[in-house]
Amino acid sequence: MARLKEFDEDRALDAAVDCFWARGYEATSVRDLTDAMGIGGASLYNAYGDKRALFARSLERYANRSMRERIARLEAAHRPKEAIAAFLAEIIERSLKDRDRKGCLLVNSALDVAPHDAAIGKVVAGYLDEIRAFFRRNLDAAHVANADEVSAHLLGVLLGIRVLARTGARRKLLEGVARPALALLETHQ
Amino acid sequence: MARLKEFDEDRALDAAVDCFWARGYEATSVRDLTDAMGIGGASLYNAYGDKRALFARSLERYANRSMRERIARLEAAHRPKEAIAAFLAEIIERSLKDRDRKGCLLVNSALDVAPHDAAIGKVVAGYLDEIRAFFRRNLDAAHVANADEVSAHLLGVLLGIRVLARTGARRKLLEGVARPALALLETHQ
DNA sequence: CGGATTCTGGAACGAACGCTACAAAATTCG
DNA sequence: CGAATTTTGTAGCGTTCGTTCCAGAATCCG
Repeated sequence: MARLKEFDEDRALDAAVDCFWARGYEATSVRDLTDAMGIGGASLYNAYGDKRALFARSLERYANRSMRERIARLEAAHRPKEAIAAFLAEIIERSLKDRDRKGCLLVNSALDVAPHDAAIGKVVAGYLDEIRAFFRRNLDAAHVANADEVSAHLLGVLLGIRVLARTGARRKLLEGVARPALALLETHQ
Repeated sequence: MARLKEFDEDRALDAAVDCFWARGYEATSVRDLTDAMGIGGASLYNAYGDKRALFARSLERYANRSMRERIARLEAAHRPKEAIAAFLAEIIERSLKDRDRKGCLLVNSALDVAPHDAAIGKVVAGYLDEIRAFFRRNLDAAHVANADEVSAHLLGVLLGIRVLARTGARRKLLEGVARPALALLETHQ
């Protein structure tokens, strides 16, 4: 063996997530990252490869800690229809509380880097499809009609809320976006 | 008077729009712009100010030529409900034909630059609200119930479609997002 | 302890960034 | 034709970019 790392890789990765989340991929410099992560440039390249690889790791960590955690938590605590409603409500609350309008790293990446990087684009599309699958699963369980289309619709509504939130939309607008979608949950087979 | 410009300002502006549209604000360099516009750097700074001012002009031109043109054209050619349906259908068709996934400059800017630039953020929010007003106007004319919320909902759905299109979504998904929203047009007062 | 291996800070790389300075070229007016 | 004014190409400004190199520090195995 040899010398041990002096920093916690996961903790540093969390700092990298915050950087990419707040500023986007292009606008985040390697120096921004090393400063926030509290490590030197050599350590960053030694531990993660390069900026792009670090971004891919950050994306994965964000998906695990934000999206998948939320899905698991809501699905465990609520019945199907309530889980969907709670998901949208939680996103709206977080968006309104989000003073610096970071939005969602997945959505930001979908517009920022996905179109210019096929590999990362596929990863992002896969994460978004996990959200759609969550909707689909719970729509089926609640015997909602047209679950296939409605799950796509709910994903679209979610993404729309995220975009509007980044332009500083108010609560009334965001809830207006969501409410007609929630009404669909009452259309049973 | 003095020496005349050797280039067409509007034509050059169209080239700038294409650059920002395809690559985003940060990822577009001044050299990318001068190359695409066919002018030297001095001419660019002389005619438009700086990169940010050129972006603001590009945004305005895009809004006039893409969004407002579409709204005026569809509103002139269709009855209210058909105008809304045609708007969504046209966005889906364009998104599917858009091989390099440029999406919509307004939506891209809403995530890319709006959160980091308050002035441009307000401009983008204003353009998005013009789209919502188009929905609202036509919902009212068609006596659709809950026009206020439904107009917000349609805007959200539109933005969601734009985001999904940038990750390479297929026709079935995009139409699935739109269809439940279109069904709302049949809920009369 | 000594050799092997890995991690770290600091300096520096070439390239690209947004932008400006400057002088030559082009135009209008007297 | 000049004087005045604006546009143009070129060159270069200082800064920052992502990345690499390297010597030294730290750790494990024998």
